[in-house]
Amino acid sequence: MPLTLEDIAKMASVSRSTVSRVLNGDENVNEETRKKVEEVIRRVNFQPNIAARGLAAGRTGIIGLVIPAGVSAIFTDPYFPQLIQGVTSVCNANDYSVMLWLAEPMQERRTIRQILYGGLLDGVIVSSMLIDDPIVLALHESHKPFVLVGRHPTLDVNYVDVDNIYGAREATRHLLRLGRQRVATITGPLNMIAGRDRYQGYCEALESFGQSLQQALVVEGDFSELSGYLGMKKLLPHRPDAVFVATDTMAMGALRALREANVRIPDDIALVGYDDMPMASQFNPPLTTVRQPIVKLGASAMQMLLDVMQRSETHTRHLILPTELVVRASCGSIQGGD
Amino acid sequence: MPLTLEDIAKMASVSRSTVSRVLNGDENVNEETRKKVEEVIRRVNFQPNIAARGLAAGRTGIIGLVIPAGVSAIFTDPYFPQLIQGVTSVCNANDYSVMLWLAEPMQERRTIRQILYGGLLDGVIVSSMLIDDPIVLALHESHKPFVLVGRHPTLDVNYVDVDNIYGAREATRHLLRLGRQRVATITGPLNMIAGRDRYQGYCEALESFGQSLQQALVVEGDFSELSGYLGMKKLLPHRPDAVFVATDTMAMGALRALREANVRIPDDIALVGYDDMPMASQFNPPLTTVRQPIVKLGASAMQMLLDVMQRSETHTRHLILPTELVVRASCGSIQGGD
DNA sequence: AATGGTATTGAGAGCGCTCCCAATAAAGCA
DNA sequence: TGCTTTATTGGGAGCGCTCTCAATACCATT
Repeated sequence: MPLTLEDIAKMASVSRSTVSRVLNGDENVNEETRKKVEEVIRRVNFQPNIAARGLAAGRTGIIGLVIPAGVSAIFTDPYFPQLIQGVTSVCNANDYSVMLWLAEPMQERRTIRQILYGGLLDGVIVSSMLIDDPIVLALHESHKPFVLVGRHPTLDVNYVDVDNIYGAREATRHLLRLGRQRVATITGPLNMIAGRDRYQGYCEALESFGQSLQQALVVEGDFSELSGYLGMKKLLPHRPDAVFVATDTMAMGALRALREANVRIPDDIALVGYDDMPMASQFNPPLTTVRQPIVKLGASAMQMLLDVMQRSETHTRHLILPTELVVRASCGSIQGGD
Repeated sequence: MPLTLEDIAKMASVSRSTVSRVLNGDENVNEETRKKVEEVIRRVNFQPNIAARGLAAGRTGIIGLVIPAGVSAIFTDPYFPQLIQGVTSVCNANDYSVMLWLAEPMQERRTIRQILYGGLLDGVIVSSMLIDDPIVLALHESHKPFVLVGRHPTLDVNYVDVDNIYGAREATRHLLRLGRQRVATITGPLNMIAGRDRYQGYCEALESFGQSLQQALVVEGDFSELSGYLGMKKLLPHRPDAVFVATDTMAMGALRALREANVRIPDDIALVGYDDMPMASQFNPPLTTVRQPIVKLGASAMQMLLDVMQRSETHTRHLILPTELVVRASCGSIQGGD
């Protein structure tokens, strides 16, 4: 049977209230008393009951991390693991715990209800990719503190994101700078904000070089290796001399298609990916790609959430983290190395 | 302000107790009353406070899923995402929620305390790879219901696992059956049970063919691509004609090393991996590998935990799921396909 | 009509904690 | 010395729920 505050109080010969104060870092405790109580707590390895605290105080020290489960391709690359890691690290440092919610679309209504009204979560981080995600809408209408991972184009919500537009633009501009004339792209799903943003970056790059957008050189993928493979097959007849692929995973598929077609990389077609997943440096040839600070993204989201939960200001917070072009051999650049 | 039981009771003109009964599926409620209450609950979208329930009933409907964060290489392959998915699906179907704990070794003591005494978790699933994991030991000594993912060689605990020994043995035997004479292996870390088991399977296969174990043909890896690459480089001078690699990710690295050395696969060296990760079928050549039912493993773990939490029997439960050899081109077998 | 049983409901206590307020002790001031 | 102020502590109420037990109503039985 776990110990209670009352037990600790008895052991330390003080009152329940005093123990509670020590536990919560209240200033109004005599230094000597505090020492005594802390000693007991440590000795018996006491852990206050979270449910009771939640009931009494209205806060639990738990935040929810909502991840859309539907997109199973999502698990091919290490995006979510890294995100989780980032969130968790900040949580640990601040005595918060993470509760992971894989939001099955089917049970979404129940999920939303539990998150909002279950009284268990002090705040929520949602990694939503869809533009009209009902969870995001519900949270936005509620008073629950929350932060979105991935910016939202229309809703006025707190968010953190990586600079997808910039990253994609610079990646594409790099290809153009190297003299490529027919730069194609395999995009992500265009109903996802990240997919759109990267596509927009691609368009902006073309525009900045005075080139016009050619629909034949644009293929929509779904982030999966297979869609990269198929996308490249579709592109080949249109003779691109470079391709900006919106995901390393898709770039992997594209590489496979190129290998099958005996196309030389980067001589015939230059390739740039996106994500800098660990394996990208070991592709053949090593993949030029855009590095995103995903762990930091998660950490920033949690940091922002802490801030939102602490203060009661109502202004929304936005944070865009920079991305970085990692030049390797696949783009045909002179500069190489990792 | 969220509604409470009392509010619902008032709206439905019944008592708090009756609402509670309806909420918990108690039989002793008049059908008409139940309908009336359920109607109100649905209408106002009521969600009982989990913390309060936890306090009053001693159960929260939340289970913990503990994953060692230390091993970051872990996130290279989709093992954990799949495991999480399996656990989550069964949870959802049974009105349980998953709380994910990435156990940072540094804060392990705090983690353990919270898990055991926080009063928040009805049960715990631990995916531990290490043999002397302190979390496992602590849980084993506690009374908290828990299930281990990955068998434990010495402790008498509930566990589910895949049949690593069998899988590795059959994979190796397949190579031997094809006439390979010098079958090497790149093992996983030998302080992990899965690593050991697969190595043991390899040994058993050799023995069953009357071949003796040659230390020169055994290299220990750490599950990472790089260690596969390096491992294969180390093996090459000893002229193996086949290699059983304990992980697809490592097999990927091994392939890279073989490609660099201009070794033909499977002609010169046959290769078998382990895991059947999604990309394995798209390696060049497609990788023969061992398929593990990871999603099912997670689901089984949760199912077992439900069982443990429900009944109070004290006998430990064990479940070993079968693995399956997926023959593709890399092992040089005649039969191919997927 | 009186009794017992059964189905259904309501009231009260209490889970372990936080927070408010009152009580006490110690100290400062006129 | 008496009184106010300040630091520290203890006690009580109550968070929203579950669970036990008693109360009620209704029926069948003798």
